[in-house]
Amino acid sequence: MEKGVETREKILNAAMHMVRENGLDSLTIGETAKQVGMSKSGVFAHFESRDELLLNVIEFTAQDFKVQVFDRAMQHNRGLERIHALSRYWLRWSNQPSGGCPFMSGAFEFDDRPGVIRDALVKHEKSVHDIWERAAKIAVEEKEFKEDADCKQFAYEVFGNILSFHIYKRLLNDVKAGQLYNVCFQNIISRHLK
Amino acid sequence: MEKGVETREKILNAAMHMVRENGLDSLTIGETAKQVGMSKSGVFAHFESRDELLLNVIEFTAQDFKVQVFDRAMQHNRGLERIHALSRYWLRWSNQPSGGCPFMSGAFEFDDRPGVIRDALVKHEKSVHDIWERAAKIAVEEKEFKEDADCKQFAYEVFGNILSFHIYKRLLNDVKAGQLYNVCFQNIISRHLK
DNA sequence: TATAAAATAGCACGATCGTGCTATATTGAG
DNA sequence: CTCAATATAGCACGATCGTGCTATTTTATA
Repeated sequence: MEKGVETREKILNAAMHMVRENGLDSLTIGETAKQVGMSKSGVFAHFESRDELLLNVIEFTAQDFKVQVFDRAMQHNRGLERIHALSRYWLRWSNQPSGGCPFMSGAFEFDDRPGVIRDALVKHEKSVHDIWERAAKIAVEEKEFKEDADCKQFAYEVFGNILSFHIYKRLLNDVKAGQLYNVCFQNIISRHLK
Repeated sequence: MEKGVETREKILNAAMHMVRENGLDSLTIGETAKQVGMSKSGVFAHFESRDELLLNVIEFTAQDFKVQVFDRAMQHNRGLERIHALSRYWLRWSNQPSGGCPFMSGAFEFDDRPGVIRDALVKHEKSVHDIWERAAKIAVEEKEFKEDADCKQFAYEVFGNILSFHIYKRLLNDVKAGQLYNVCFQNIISRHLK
């Protein structure tokens, strides 16, 4: 019962990388097996269906996001400093050379397709929104943001900034993508400052 | 040679609707054939490959965008009025109940996958960016925007706003999505006003 | 209306998909 | 070391994929 969890981890890790490159939809049991060097049924035995595999990959990726982005940001001081940390870590995580953010592509792929995959994506996108909304609320408490700052609006706009950055950076290869992101980010923050 | 273009149109129209619902990647010759009630090879004969079909669907959709969004906005007065028209028409087009915007999902699906499909998407995303940048420049000429307004930054931020709106509206079903969009849009514009 | 041209269908191919079932190989507990 | 439990492989299944090739049907022209 130890070897099991180890290869399971190996499978999920490989699947995560594949999903980051080609999107959730393109994940295949056969191709995953090939990547980790096992048989199709060997991989299948760990997950009772393709959907279950996909769900586990999503969970696995979300955990990676938590460790790489959220947990690290939490080690920074409350308020503005943490907000900037979140921005840095998030940008780095969702823009790794090995592949983009599967939640972004997934969100657009599955927005019209009801089912367990969509539900899982909704859950995680909501949690990302909440992270930013809470970070803003803390900035209000710390009296760095205005008392009447609209924290939901803040989260919404930060989210849009990340999405736009992704398009300009990864699709359009715009060399100014980083600059566009920073200016936008600063604009959003400025509007909420005390 | 007349029947040909007619069914060709019928095929592309059906394919566009399918692509809007399930994303570019999920488009299949067989399923397309089923939708229009012909044989697989009947559909195939019109396009020499699946990629060619996909390319034509993209072009067809882009043309629809041009008619429904760009051309209509161009009938409005130069400057701010046209910018607001663009926003309205674009929002409506990319948020039809029948399905979302294939360029958005496609952009995230194909950002890491070199090839003709990606190239086509880059071309159209660039043209969308240009539409907004030019609209902003016109607003500068009309002396509604500041002389030193950063029109590229304007386009970048408007783009992010649309993307974020899509997630909040279509995926999260957030009832405040429209309001979040409007506030953000107004914020962006305000910063560029004279 | 006859006939060449164009459009569509039918069928076959190898590949891959998800998913069962059965057998073998590997592991960990006594 | 033994042996039950677990993990993995092998194989088969129907379905669907993209793509050829060959008929047949439909269209437009002379």
